[in-house]
Amino acid sequence: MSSADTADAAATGATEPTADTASTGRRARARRRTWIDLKAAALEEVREVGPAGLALRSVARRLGMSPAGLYRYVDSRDGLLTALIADGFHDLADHLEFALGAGGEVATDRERPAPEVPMRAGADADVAERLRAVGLAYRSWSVAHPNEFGLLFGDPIPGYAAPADGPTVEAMTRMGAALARPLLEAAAVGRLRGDRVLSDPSVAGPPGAMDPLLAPGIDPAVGPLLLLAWGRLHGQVSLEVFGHPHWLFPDGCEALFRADLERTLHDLGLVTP
Amino acid sequence: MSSADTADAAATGATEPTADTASTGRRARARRRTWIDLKAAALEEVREVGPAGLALRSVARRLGMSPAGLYRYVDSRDGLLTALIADGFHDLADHLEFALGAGGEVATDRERPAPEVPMRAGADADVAERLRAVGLAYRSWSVAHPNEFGLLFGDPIPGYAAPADGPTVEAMTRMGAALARPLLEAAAVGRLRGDRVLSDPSVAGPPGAMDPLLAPGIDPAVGPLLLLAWGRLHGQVSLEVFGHPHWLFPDGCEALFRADLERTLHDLGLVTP
DNA sequence: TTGCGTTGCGAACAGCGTTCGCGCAGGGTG
DNA sequence: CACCCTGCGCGAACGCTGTTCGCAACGCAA
Repeated sequence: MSSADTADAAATGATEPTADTASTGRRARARRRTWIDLKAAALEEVREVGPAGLALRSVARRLGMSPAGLYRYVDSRDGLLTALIADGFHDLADHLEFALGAGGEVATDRERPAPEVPMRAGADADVAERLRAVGLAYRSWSVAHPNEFGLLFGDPIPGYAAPADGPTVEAMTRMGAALARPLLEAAAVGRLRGDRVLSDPSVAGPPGAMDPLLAPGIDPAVGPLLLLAWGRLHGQVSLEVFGHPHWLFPDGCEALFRADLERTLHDLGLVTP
Repeated sequence: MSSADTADAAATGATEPTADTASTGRRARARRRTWIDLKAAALEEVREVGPAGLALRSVARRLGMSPAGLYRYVDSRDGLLTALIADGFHDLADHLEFALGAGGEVATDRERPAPEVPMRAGADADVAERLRAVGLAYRSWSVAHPNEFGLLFGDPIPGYAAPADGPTVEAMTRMGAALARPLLEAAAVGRLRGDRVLSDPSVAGPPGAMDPLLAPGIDPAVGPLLLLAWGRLHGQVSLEVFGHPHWLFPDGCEALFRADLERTLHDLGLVTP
């Protein structure tokens, strides 16, 4: 069954323990433990040398294992990167949800049951503050983890396309949902206005295109607005993290980011003047 | 002198012909020719497999050369990538300057003397159209050359920092200048307003920080505005090129980009209402 | 205890970037 | 014309990488 297991996990990029194996045995616990250690070591490596520099043999040395031994847990280097990408999106999603006020501590191990941040319908003025908070969290996580940011948003792995139902896009969807929540809340109470920024209504995407990602039955006009806001945040952060304006505009990155975020709040009708 | 030549060129990453060598000999012409062919082959490789997948041996096979032979022209793989980055920025700058109305055809070989687009002071209403044009050119070049976009703006080469006076930042400066020109023109005629987007004037960077990049004596307030506008363009393009919203918002990318660009024109005071 | 499935390892293969030393051929100088 | 010298290209080699294969040892259930 080992080969079939590996073939199944090829889509996810990591060989998880099979379901029929008792997940409670001492064996299974040890396997989970080394799988977590493996990802931790690989993440440390990525933090030090970047995604392109990750070497399986180096990870194996860190763990005191043989290079071949890693292949009991990983089906290829790209598979390991894929697992790290999924974890990275989950980590970013954790920070965004924490900033949204989910309360509690951010889970430090990656065995997460998706805390399901509740939707806040009331408190109109609060929605701007929530979008501010999630935007600033997006930036702070990114500048604090530049190599992971590059892993998530930099050059995609050549020739690799994430399976639509894989853990990568599931984790990215969770992050996108956290990013979108303030906008969805604002739209729910009718405070989101798209006419300022989308004068041409033809920009609206196909209705229901984003449904599976966020919530069913959302206003199809909120999708473009979300993408627009995300693009604005992401542009500033991307330029900053990859160091392009750093040699050109040393210390004003955060202030500039705040200013653009504030203007975006205005453009979306979430602040009064 | 060959070793000294290589050591000198280590900063630039490519072994250009020395100046004392007669640049007119048949030898020198052959060398320039193979150097151009080498970069063309490497660029083709980058277009196919991405920056991370570029292999010197594969480039050598393309040229019918030995892998070791390449080292007469290149001092390392990262050096070749650096040369390609510089060329990429020049190519992007060409497209931006062409969109700015420099007229004429875009030079196809990389032996360029920086055509020096003239500054247009008059024609107030024209400045919005020029910023529109350069923004759309930024996007069209990027989506047409996704792997080169990743080369220029994706994960930086691990452990590599471009020398401040190297050809890389010179080429990037040229691109930045083209991107900035409409804003500088608008500022010159007093049509650029920063109060809408920068309510807090403390965002202004250190005066003169961007002087060497653009033109001496520019208004220090235009720097943050330029970076803000660039960030907005770049965010949309980066998300689109790296495929993040593609599976989520299939065909509206260009329309959304235009809408955000239009709103940016409004935020900068370049369109009337 | 017996047997099976899982786990790790050593060895090996192909491919990579990079270095070294050699031979050859072109070009400037007597 | 003959000379030497410089630059060019190559073959071989080293150490590194990802990946595969077969074998030995171990946990666990029957």
